[in-house]
Amino acid sequence: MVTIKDIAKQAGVTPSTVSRVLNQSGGYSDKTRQKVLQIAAELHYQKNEAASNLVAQTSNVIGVLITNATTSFAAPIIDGIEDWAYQHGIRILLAHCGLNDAARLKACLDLMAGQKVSGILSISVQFDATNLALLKQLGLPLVSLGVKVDGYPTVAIDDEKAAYTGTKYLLNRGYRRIALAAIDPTDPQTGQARCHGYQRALQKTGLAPLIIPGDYSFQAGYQAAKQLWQAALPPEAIFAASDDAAAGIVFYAQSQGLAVPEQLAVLGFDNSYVADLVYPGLTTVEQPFAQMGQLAIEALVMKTPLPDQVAYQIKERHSVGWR
Amino acid sequence: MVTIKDIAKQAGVTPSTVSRVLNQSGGYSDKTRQKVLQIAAELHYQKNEAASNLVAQTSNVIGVLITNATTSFAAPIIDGIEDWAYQHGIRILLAHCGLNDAARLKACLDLMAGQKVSGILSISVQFDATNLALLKQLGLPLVSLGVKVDGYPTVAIDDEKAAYTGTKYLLNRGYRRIALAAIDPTDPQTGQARCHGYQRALQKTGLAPLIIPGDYSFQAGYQAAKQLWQAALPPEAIFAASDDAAAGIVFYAQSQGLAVPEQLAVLGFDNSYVADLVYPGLTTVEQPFAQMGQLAIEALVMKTPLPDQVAYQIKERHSVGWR
DNA sequence: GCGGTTTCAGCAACCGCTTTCAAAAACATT
DNA sequence: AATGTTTTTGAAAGCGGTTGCTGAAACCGC
Repeated sequence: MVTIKDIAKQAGVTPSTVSRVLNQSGGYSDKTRQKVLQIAAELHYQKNEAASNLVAQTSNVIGVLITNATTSFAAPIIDGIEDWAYQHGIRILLAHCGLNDAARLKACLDLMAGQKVSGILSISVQFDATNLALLKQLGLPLVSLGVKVDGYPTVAIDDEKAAYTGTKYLLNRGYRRIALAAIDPTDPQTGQARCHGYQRALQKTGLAPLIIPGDYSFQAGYQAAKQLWQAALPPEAIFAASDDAAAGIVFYAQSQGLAVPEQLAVLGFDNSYVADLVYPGLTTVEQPFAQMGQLAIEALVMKTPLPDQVAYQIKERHSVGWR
Repeated sequence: MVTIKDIAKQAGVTPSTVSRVLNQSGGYSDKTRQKVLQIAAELHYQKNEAASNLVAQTSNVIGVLITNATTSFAAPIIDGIEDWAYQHGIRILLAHCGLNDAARLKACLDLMAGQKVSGILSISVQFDATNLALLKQLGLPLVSLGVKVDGYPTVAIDDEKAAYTGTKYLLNRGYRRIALAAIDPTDPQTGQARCHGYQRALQKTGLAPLIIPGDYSFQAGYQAAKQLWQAALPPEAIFAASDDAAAGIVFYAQSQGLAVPEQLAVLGFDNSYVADLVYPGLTTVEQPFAQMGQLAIEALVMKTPLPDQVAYQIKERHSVGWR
């Protein structure tokens, strides 16, 4: 284990000087700088972050909190975060806090505190009151992605408006009986906002809203489609709460020999990975996940202000046609 | 910031004692233990891992090296790792090293060394000679997932055998003209092994192998299908190198109005997330990713021996029929 | 109640790096 | 050449735990 002492000895200076050179904190001559740097390189010096963090009382590590990785949108966000972090010498401590698992979330928070992370990025994590209080007490900066966390900045699209736009898009294309599927209307954030946007778009037309609740999953989409299709008057288009759900709907359609979009149009949400995978490719409301991740980490680390809302747009593929 | 000193003062003992109690390293009475623990809880004591790691010269953090998260199989592996880690008080430092990006891999290794991680888990990361040497020099234990890293334990399925089994499965079902698609035969590990397995299975039958190279991606699958279908004698079945590629093949089939599996059978590889998403559901050679992740981290942390090979199996859905 | 053993707790050094303060060296000014 | 100013370097304390060593206290059998 080579330490700054070793370098100091070889260079004929004191550890203080080595430290100053290595941190570029000024107060050394060009000559010593060169010598120190050279010897450090020769010796393959590797700074002990623990020691450094100890005196700094912080670290260049940020904690990333996710519910779990196997959600279609987590991966691109993580990629976005990671790339930015790499370019800025920031490290990422990953922790899964599960879905609404207060105990595990607390454990994660403790972990972050113990590791003296310099900030936390939470991806779609809902904070209960206790953990929110704990978080406040820790005094760590946090940026939340996708979900509003009281008292902390959030990066998210405007779900209400996005749902409105999506619904409007279907209307403009001539669809009339439009269902909203696989959404959780009890979810105070995303779910409700999207329901509202959907209803607002329909209101003007006098059409009746039709919401099939669900948990955004493939299964939820599949079940919703099944249920809708067995009704007396099936919808012409289904606005899915996620691309996964949209895939479920398409799957159902395929299994019934229904042509998409001719007999049933499907509009997805997310523009995730799966949108390209299913046939036909999903027309979907895009959330720029990677970019959101970058934005979030940048705001967290640089303390730059966050845009109020992230731009979304409709990514057109082939699951919606004209009617 | 509450430290063991604060606890010590309140409890009327010295920091040493507090430390011993907190670490359960023995040498204290039941009375002091209770008092210390109680006060620690009252004060919301949070151990400073940096300080602890400094003296221990190690940490309960393990580094997880991935190329990037947006690969269909990375997520379940990470989930598997994370769950195990959580249960064992291990933390995860995540780093992306890109695909064959030696500079970035080196940066990751440096990072791991600096953070004094207790071990490294690399997921499908190929080590070049220089970085391999660096790794050896660091002296850190490593377990590799999916790819063989010279001198370190690996958890992976037997690709040769798996490909053999998959091909055999198709043969048994009556398919004769079987192509292997979207595979990289120059990849010394996985790719080659699978090609061999495929060829070995065909050899006995006297059938001619037909390999369409590719990079395991959806696009590669799509292109391969296209190419194969435009040939004079299209195959009856395609064995895809990944589920992503299989999805691409199915996508192509759908776009051409080819029924799967009636007109074209598709066998996937991985049993990833997407196998359930496309229609028809993919029959595929399953790799138990989450389990592999757990196995790997367990081997890394507990230094338990690794099974030579992980069990794979064919997960039947509906993209392969009978002929 | 006494020597001997075991248990419990304190002292102090240390992990590797950073940073303040003071001293020394280099340089500039008259 | 003497003084003042700035730059460069060193000494030392400390970040918050951990741990070997030592002494004190508690417990043991006789």
